[in-house]
Amino acid sequence: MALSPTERAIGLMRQSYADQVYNHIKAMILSGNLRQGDKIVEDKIAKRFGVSRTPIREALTRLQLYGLVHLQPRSYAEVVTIDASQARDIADLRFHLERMAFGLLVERNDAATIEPLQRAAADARRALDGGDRAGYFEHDSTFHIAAAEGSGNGELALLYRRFENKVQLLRIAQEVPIERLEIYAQQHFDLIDLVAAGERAAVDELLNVHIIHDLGPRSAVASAPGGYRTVRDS
Amino acid sequence: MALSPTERAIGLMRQSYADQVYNHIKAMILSGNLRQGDKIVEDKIAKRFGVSRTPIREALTRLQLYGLVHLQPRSYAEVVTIDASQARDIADLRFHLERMAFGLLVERNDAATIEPLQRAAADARRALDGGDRAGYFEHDSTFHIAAAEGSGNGELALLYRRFENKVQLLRIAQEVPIERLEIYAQQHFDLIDLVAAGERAAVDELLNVHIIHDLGPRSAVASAPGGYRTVRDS
DNA sequence: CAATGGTATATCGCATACTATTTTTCGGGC
DNA sequence: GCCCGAAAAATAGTATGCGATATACCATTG
Repeated sequence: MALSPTERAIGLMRQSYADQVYNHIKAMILSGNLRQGDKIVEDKIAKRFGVSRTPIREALTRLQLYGLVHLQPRSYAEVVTIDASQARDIADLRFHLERMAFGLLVERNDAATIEPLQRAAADARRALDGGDRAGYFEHDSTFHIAAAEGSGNGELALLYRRFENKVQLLRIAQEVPIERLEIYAQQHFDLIDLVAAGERAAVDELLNVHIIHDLGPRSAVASAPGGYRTVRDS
Repeated sequence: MALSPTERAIGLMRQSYADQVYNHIKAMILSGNLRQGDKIVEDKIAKRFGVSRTPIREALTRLQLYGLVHLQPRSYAEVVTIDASQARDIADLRFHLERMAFGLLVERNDAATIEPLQRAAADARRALDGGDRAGYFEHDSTFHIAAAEGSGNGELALLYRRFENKVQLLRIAQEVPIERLEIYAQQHFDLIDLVAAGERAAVDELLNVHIIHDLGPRSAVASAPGGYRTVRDS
């Protein structure tokens, strides 16, 4: 964790300790290395990283505000636990945020904007083919964040990037079977096609399927029987 | 700021210093006491409140994550400044979040859930009649937060409560003329009526008018000429 | 054996002090 | 008068220590 003399000399300390610790703990949580409900003790982490508790506390504060850890006053912190009801709420909220993002993408109708989505979708597919589950989740996340960023609404992008942490935590915890991930990977490409084709209603419909899936839909859009429409169908 | 010996003895320290400082600075910003771009120096605030920098830093970290202050590494912090483009983005995002909230309210169709909105709308009208501009903004905020909370989606409520800080900052900064506030105050009641009547499309339309107003609409819903429909019209 | 209370331990909240970086100030050269 | 650089001041980042509180453990009692 500590910087080498060379790094110090050149001035490579871009990130504060607090930043580095934040990123590290977040990665531990989002990789499943730290599980829901796991105890987090400031002093232990401080010793592990070789820094004092001060930057640790700042990192934990941020993680709390991003909804990844629960800070109990005067007691220890825990990785948040998300129950089934919250999971539905998160999926529902996510659907509405993404519908906004993809709606703006359709309006923009700009190939360059969609390019990052293309790349993420391809990366996700590759990871899945290679049996790299964690890698798939990473690129899945990237895909949807790219949509929010491509929307052109900076506030939406900001909000979504934060919110997405919780989504990623859920992805890890839910242990979705690999066959379902295959479906999701394909849906990413279908989404891109529908956006490019300007099929706004179909995009909404597919997004709903993609996001709400089997959580017990609360906000299903009206959908035709027999699955969602793809560009090929139209 | 410091607790009295009695409070200490009885153990009444509910809020940490960081909490208290957070609330106080937030109130200063949202009341216009601290303006956009104003410099915030940890040491000055610490001395002003009679506490050390440690809880101040924690409060500022939270304010940053809520989008109210901008923390420049190794330099001082500032109250965020929101330009016209960001303002449009915020309004647009807000519209989509509120559309989700009000949509769920319509689905629930529960009088008890709407009651807090009634109260907030009435309070806002009263404040306006009394010439209490700040009070109006406060109740306006309460109205929309009540909608998010009444949606039944806890995650939406959480997200919206945080996001709303920025909205409130905008309300203060924009110096909307009083006649326009009169219109907004009335629209709150109209929204409630439309929700109670289950007029979902009309709710969307009015929400768009209410939120996007004259910022230059990016996400206008299709609307009939001659203003929005109210319950009375139908 | 369960419930209660008390003590010990774990852990956090905050204050203080020090260090590193950035910003400002100010004097000299052009 | 203006630009540049160096010294000075301002400011945030981090370490450490103490005190306060919550948690866990154990004994005592009904």
